[in-house]
Amino acid sequence: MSLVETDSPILQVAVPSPLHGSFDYLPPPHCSPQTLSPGMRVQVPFGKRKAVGVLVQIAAQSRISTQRLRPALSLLDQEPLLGKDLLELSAWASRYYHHPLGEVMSTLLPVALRNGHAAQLRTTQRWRLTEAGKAISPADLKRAPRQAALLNRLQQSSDDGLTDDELNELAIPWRATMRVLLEKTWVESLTQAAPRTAQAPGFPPRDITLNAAQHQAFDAVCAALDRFAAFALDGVTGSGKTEVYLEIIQRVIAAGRQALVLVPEIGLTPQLIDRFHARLGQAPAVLHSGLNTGERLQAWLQARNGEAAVIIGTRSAVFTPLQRPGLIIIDEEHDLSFKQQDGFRYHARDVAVWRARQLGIPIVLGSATPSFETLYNIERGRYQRIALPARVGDAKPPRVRTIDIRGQKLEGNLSPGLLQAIDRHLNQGNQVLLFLNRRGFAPTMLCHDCGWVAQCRRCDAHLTYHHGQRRLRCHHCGAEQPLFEHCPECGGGELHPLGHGTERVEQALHDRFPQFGCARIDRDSTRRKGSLEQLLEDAHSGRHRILLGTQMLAKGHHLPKVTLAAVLDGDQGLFGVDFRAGERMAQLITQVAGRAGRAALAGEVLIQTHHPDHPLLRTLLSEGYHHYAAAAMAERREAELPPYMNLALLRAEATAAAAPGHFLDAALNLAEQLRITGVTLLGPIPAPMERRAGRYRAQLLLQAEQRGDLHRLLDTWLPQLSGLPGARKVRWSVDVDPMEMT
DNA sequence: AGCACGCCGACT
DNA sequence: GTCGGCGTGCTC
Repeated sequence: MSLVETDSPILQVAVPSPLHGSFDYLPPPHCSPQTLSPGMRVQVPFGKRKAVGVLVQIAAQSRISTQRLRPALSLLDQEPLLGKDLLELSAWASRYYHHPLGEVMSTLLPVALRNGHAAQLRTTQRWRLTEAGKAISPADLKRAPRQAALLNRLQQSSDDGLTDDELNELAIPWRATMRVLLEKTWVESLTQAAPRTAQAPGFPPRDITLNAAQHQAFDAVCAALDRFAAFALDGVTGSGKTEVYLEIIQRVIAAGRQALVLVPEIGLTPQLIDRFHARLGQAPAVLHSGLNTGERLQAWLQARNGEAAVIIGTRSAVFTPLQRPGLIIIDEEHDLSFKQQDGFRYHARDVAVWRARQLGIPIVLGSATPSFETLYNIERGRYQRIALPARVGDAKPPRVRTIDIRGQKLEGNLSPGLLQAIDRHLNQGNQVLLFLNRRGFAPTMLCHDCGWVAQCRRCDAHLTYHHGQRRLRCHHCGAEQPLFEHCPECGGGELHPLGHGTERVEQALHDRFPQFGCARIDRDSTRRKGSLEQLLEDAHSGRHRILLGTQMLAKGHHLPKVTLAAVLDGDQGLFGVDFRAGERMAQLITQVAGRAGRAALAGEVLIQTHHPDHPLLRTLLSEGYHHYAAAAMAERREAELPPYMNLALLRAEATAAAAPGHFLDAALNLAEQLRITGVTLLGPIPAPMERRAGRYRAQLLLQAEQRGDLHRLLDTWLPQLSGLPGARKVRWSVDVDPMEMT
């Protein structure tokens, strides 16, 4: 071991791997220690392979013996890619969610950077004539017709020269020729940063006037622009939340700062982006899963260097680097898509609140139907509630009623009362919106001769019949097969669809109201890119008068001609296995109600149910979401459930039926030996759907009144789990603050 | 996670 | 005799 090596600083590197903690390396060859700084990426040897890691710290010595240290392969950045704030945020998130630091950091980075791609903004190249080039006459180049043509084209262009794109329009192979001209120094090439999109047409917008409540909300947030403060902006649909956001953002931009806006997965529509663009006069940087790796990298870098004043994105955008952070907004804060459901199971809303506190900036959590967690934080004085009670303009709140469907004859899941209402609204020239949270034609196929039911071979679930493709599909594992001609059990010919999905209701609506177009909006009908936009466009134009869809229809789209909204399966939330089922149904119904009667037209909302007298449903309908929430939260407190309790879930799954239970039993025993007080362990129990995609699943629930107790247990317990007998026979994971018990 | 090593069953 | 099954161990 040479002196140089032992005197070297030690690089602590977070490497993407399921192992916790960081790994120590020697500096890469030919690297002066002064150039090293935390937040830079380094390529390192890791076992038998190479990995891209993030330098988290530079230490004087290692906890590992010097012989075992290996030098890093290379430094990938000249300056830190992750600033101090994001390094700190990763460290916190890794501890809080008990997820390996290397994997946390790797999720912070856009895929391109994760793979070692240079952190460089795309540039455009321009080709421009030099003075010498301008002096040449193309006519003198008879022996080189391609050079002549290209020179001619350049001489006709402006002094700025031409871009690659413009040259490509010539439809001739110009690159080789250009190289010759470059060598002759007749042309030069310039690179410059790709310009950001120009100012939107229609900017600046006409004067915006906020109503009194909006103004109050605006003032409240603006009074806190230079410090941390969390606001719950509680506004019913149509109360003008987005306008308040935009006003505040404009103020933030004017102060030279950036705003980060998070929206649910299906809320990030072109319309929303256009609205931001038109209103703020500049295109927001957009980050969502639909982008390719290059586009994502560009948006990320533009946020990082401050070029983008507004960043708008889905869940993972919460980790976007900000040069001059000024504000965070979470729209539809209650939405489930903010919680990552696999791998690094973070909740973007909670991460965002932590980040806002860290950065000393305000955060606005907007929702017409706040999550119980947010209501609890308001109750405890952690969040300041600002309410937007009224709908803007003349819009009136809709009438909400239940339709008792007990003993009723249903036509395609539609009761006579609902059919009458639909008929009435359509004949008044209006539109109707129908919700059914079940896609496909029928959730069950039954043999009328022998009672056989089509089941998924890999899940404890029925196959759903999809009439469009005449196939049976499993909604849990994705398996599919053609529809059987005959019952495979008895050979009979009588396979009957049982129950109703959106496809079947669509058919019933078509039969019943053939003169009115019906658009079905669910994951199946919107799979193709742009098809959702097309369907909504057709709804806007009035070509479709009936809109039928799953809950993806419930959000955000302005449809002023809708006067009737109906929930076809209002019972779903009343008896769900998940303790949050009721909260979610109340949110859905409230959102749906917000979809009816947005303009001057009076709205009507109908809920089909077998339990019109259910106390929670009655509270919701007669007194509104907040009274419902108060009652349901009292039940949560009684039952020792969130938000009054802190939960963590240890999940295990395996192809062998008994393995998950055995592992979780061992884990339970271990936890009991640790004798950490304040945490109750419940289980292990099989998951609600025990077998899924060929794997048996079980879970162990941890419940603690004090978050600290829960984390104290997890801190000592989790690192020991992989050594447990049976640990290698299962796939296991922890979920801190689980949102779904499945 | 990936990737190696190592020790027992059916095969060109 | 080998090819390859997955149990076990390790990654600075």
